[in-house]
Amino acid sequence: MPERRIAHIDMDAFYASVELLRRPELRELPVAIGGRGGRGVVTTANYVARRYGVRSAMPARKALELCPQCIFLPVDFDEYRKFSRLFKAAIATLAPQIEDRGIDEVYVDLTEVAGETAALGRALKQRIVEATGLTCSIGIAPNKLLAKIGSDLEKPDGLTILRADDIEPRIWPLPVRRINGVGPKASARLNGMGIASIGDLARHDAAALVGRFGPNYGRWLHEVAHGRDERPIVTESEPRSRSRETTFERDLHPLRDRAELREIFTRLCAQVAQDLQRRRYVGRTIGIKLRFDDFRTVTRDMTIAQPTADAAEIQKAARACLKRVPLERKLRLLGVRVSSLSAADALPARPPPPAPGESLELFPAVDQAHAKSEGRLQSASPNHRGH
DNA sequence: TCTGGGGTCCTAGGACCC
DNA sequence: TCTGGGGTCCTAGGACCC
Repeated sequence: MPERRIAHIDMDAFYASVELLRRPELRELPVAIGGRGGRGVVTTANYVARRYGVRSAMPARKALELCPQCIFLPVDFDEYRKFSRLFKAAIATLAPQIEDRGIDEVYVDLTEVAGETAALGRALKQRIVEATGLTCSIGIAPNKLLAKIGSDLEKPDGLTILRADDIEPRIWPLPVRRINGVGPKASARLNGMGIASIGDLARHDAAALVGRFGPNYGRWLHEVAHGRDERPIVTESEPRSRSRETTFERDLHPLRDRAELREIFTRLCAQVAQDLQRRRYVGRTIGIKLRFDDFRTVTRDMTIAQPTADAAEIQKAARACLKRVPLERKLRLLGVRVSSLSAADALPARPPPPAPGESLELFPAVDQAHAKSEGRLQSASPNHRGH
């Protein structure tokens, strides 16, 4: 099997860069995209703002402390989605095997694409800038793990090619946090064990990692530290859930602000329903999410007999979930989620009405001994839960 | 005056079944 | 009274990612 050639393409400061296309006069100024108000956070900052320490996910108020002259622009997802389609289409003109990783990044399999690697990387950047006016950073490597790390090494407008013998000199010195899948928690635990760099991780005993992090995560940590990753490019996937949630302008009291909460709740249910209908999905598991004023988050869900995309049915189930949560604090967030999705078209047809004389019993009485001996062989036994 | 919104995957316990 | 073993489904929470 030939060694693979995988690219990770990451658009530079995507939301901010799209905004600056229509506001070029702001190009040299610090710009942040996101809500400026009370509970707003920065979704993206341009590189000028980053020099002041402004970062994604930072509360807007903190960003303004660091950079009082920072210009805040509201998010415009429709516009970003438009440019997302454009840059992905530009990539598809060169390489058809594309894995979508969200609005601003993709993996691309270049293994079967003709051309020298660096030239291909430059061609991808060229097509993208022609189609959108935007720059990106690209990593090309034998697998997704290394391609992703690579795309981050020379931002913005970078092109980094990594081969197997680059792992020791270029990957091992990096902090473990740079591994996609090692977040703040795992990173802190590793640091506490004296493991700061990816090289430290690679030199650590694999069995000890399994002992600390469990068999799956422990083994995976050991593998990725050595640059090993066999995950394929996944070009098609089905959604698992759809949801809507909102953080209130101010914390709401479950009783005193009942009317307002009910209105928001109804709206969230309607929005999820509309979203499912537009995409032609139905779901069997309905859930809610609450966040209290102390930031504690709880979820409840329930599985219903028949999948649905109907706002009233979703709301009915969601209300039942809501009743299972003791509301003894103010709320800052409410969310509604539908999961266990299936295609609406694939809905099993309503069972036909019984022919005259046919039993109406769901499970007609049968000879007990017979039923028992048959039972083991039947793969589709009725599921009584969730009724 | 802290901390958005929309996702995925994993784990773990209990119910239930054979 | 001394209590297996394997499987699936459901539920809740958490880590992580963009």
